[in-house]
Amino acid sequence: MDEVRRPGRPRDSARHEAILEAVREVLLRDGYAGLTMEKVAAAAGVGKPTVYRRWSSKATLVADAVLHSFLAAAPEIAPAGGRQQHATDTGTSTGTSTSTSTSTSTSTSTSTSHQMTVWFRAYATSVGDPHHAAMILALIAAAAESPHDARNLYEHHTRAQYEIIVDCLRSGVTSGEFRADADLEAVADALIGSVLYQLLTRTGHPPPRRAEHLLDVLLTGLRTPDHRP
Amino acid sequence: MDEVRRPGRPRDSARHEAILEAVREVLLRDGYAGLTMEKVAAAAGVGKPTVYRRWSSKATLVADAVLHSFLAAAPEIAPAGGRQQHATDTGTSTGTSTSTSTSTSTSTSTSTSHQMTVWFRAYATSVGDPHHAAMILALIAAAAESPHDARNLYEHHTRAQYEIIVDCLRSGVTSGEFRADADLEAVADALIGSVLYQLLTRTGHPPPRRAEHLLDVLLTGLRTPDHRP
Amino acid sequence: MDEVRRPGRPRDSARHEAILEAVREVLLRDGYAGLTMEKVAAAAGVGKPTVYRRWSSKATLVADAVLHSFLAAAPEIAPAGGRQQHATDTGTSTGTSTSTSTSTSTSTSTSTSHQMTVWFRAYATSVGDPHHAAMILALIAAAAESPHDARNLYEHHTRAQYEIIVDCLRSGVTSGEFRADADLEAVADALIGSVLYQLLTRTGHPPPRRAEHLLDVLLTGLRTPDHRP
Amino acid sequence: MDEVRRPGRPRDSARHEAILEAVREVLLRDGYAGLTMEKVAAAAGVGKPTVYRRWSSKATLVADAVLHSFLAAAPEIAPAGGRQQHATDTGTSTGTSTSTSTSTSTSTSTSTSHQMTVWFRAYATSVGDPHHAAMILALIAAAAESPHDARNLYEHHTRAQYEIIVDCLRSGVTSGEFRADADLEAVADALIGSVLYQLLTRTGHPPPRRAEHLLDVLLTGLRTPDHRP
DNA sequence: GAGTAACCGAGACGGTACGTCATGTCTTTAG
DNA sequence: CTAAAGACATGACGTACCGTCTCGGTTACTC
Repeated sequence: MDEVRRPGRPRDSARHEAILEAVREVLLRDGYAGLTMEKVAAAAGVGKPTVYRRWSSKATLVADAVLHSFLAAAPEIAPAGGRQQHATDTGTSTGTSTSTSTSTSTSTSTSTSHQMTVWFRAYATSVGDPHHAAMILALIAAAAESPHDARNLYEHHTRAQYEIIVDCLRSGVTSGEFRADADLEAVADALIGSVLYQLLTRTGHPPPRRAEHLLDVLLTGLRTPDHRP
Repeated sequence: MDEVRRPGRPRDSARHEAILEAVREVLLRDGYAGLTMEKVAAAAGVGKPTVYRRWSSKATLVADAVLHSFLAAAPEIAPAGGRQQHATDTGTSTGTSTSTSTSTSTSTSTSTSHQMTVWFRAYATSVGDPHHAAMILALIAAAAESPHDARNLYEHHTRAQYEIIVDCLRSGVTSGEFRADADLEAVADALIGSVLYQLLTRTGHPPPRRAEHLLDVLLTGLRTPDHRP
Repeated sequence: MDEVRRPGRPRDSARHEAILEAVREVLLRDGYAGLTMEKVAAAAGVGKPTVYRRWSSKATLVADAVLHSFLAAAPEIAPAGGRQQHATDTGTSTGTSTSTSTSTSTSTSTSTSHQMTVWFRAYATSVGDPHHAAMILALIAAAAESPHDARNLYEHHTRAQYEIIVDCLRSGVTSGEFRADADLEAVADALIGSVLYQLLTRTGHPPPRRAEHLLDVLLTGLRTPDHRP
Repeated sequence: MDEVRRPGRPRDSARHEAILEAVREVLLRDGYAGLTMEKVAAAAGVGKPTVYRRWSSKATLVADAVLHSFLAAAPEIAPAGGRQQHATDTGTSTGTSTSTSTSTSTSTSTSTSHQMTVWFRAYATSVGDPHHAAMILALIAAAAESPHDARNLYEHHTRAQYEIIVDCLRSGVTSGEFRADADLEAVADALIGSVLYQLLTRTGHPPPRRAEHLLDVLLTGLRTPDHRP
């Protein structure tokens, strides 16, 4: 907020984006192992110190590049609604959620499952895209290679999205659609982890409709008895 | 099958194990990123060519080392029974499996859920061990870094264990405990993926009892209506 | 001529001399065969790339090191006079150069022979010194090992000295002391070649006074009849 | 002479020549620096230990290979006559060597210079041949690289030829053609050294007729006054 | 508008590790 | 005991990157 004005020539923000773009370019071509700071600098038309001045390690650089592009585009495929709506939804969804639902309540009674389905399908599809797959694999590699560096970044950058998912699930609980005692974060971990695991072990050959099938089991397990089919 | 005797001095199998042991030693000390072929060779008391003669890349070497130690020890924590029993179980589990399933009942009606619970708790605990965590992170790093190399190894080496889990689940279907239409592999992916995702993002600070909570939801989602509590 | 300033950090000229000095040090200790780029880099307190950045091969490096030290010091033992004087000598030496050449005479009649004698004795003595012998053997090894590399360097660096010798002989021709039809370069080759051949085949055990004896025959063969004793 | 019959399988003498031939083949293709024991063994269709069993170092192996081929063929270009004749010549050549020469004496009075000329021209020509040049360069490289190894070999293998030349010159002294006080070995060194020096510095571009020109000066310098033109 | 301070590109620097090759020894099977 | 084959420990090869530094030069704030 205070943003101290330091003396001297300010950093050129155009370089910033050029470097991140170069990272994504190299990542697609050579993968995480094949990415070097020198290649990135060269591809960005920038000197090495300019890169190091802004990112102290390959892991943080890659994390930034991936999260600012892929995940910055990903919110669009976050569960419809998310945080903001959840507040308003709270009041409307009564415990019973039977037939006496208003025009909006009918939608909410099923909408959480539906929202999750829509979101997860989009998420899984997105991860299936080779470009995105390369980005996520890079992120995984960065995290796995240097757990210390990556812990911060991972949590720091992905927390927002993660919480959107959990909030979405929570709105299902509030509406009575889901069991109140369910561990929603466990479900979120399973959803994301499942996709990442498939990415690691079956890149390029994802089993069809696996995402829907998993959701089917999970949502059934989450639902309160009177919401089950 | 008859193992043709090739000319020349045969490879010293003692080196093989020495190298794999050295990999695990270095992995624990320095992590995947800090592991170099030179360190491994030195730690194993072996020349670099002896390493390269057997493993062409860091990824395959690490994968072998991890899978031959951790996962060779892991089968002990596979779901009790597994393949063999699944055949015998088939006959015993009648569709009825009435309501009289007490806590001590050895009946099949709860055994699959129970087996899964026992296994998954052991699995999650095992992954929580720092030694094992380091090994698995290395495996993930290897797979993420060079998808091509790792795909073969991953699938090749982990398929057996993976199928044991799926078989266990399938015996639950056969016994009528689980829904026949469930995608068991999706469930297996979610279980394993969930643990790996937590390992990546929360190493050292695993949320307590998350594993049980996930299983709770999944098993509930899997059960046939008359098996639900 | 104006030395274009190239971009980037300029090369540190101190490293240059440090490396050449290291080469000479290693050469004395281990000989040409025992000299490795790694030893040189280590002895110079320098990274290997810094060596390779300046010299692409062991042969060129050794040639530079030897020629910039030994031969840079050697001009002092070039035939007294050399190029510059040769022009002035021309006028002084009259064709007659009568019989009155005593031992102390500064006359031109004996000066060329004398100059050659003084130079060649010094040259042979210099080559007899173990330090110099090691340097020259290294130069020979470099030249013999990679004829292509060495041709350039050899010709490039030794041409100056070689021509001083030939010029000295030529002044003897001009003064009438030597036959006009003699192949002076053949004589220079024989003088140098003779010493090198002895170095190769009798290192450490040079036959005494061989240099004088050779010169005796060669100068006699060069002299015009009325200059012969 | 005694040739103790040792137990076990005797060495296959065919390998010996195969290895030497392989050395020459590799030497022509890759030069001395590019010759390795492994290449030689492979080219000879032989195991490395078989090579090491017979030659303990690259230098000795190369020396043997070169001297047993090139120099074994070279004696044919030794000065006609050589040792044997020198004994018979002794008696015939009287000190005066004036006009009172017999039918054979006229021939001997000039034949030494002639013999030397014929030999040296052949020698220089032979060294000009690329195959021979490569061999001799290899020999020089071996000698320069490891003076210790090479001293023995050089002296050991080339002494015979060297003495033939000196003997030839000595017969010129005996016949009165050459000065009695000349250092014949100095002359031999100059002849051989001159050729080697040119080989080192001007491979492929030998100055024409340099050999004759050198001999001209040397023989003139060697001749007794009444033999001079 | 002159300082000044941080930026920029380029690239040299001391290092570390790479993956390959050659060394000379040793071990195996075969003759 | 020799032979071919080839594994072995060792160590140098020449290259690629690392992360830091030093250049000449630029750009923007501050006096």
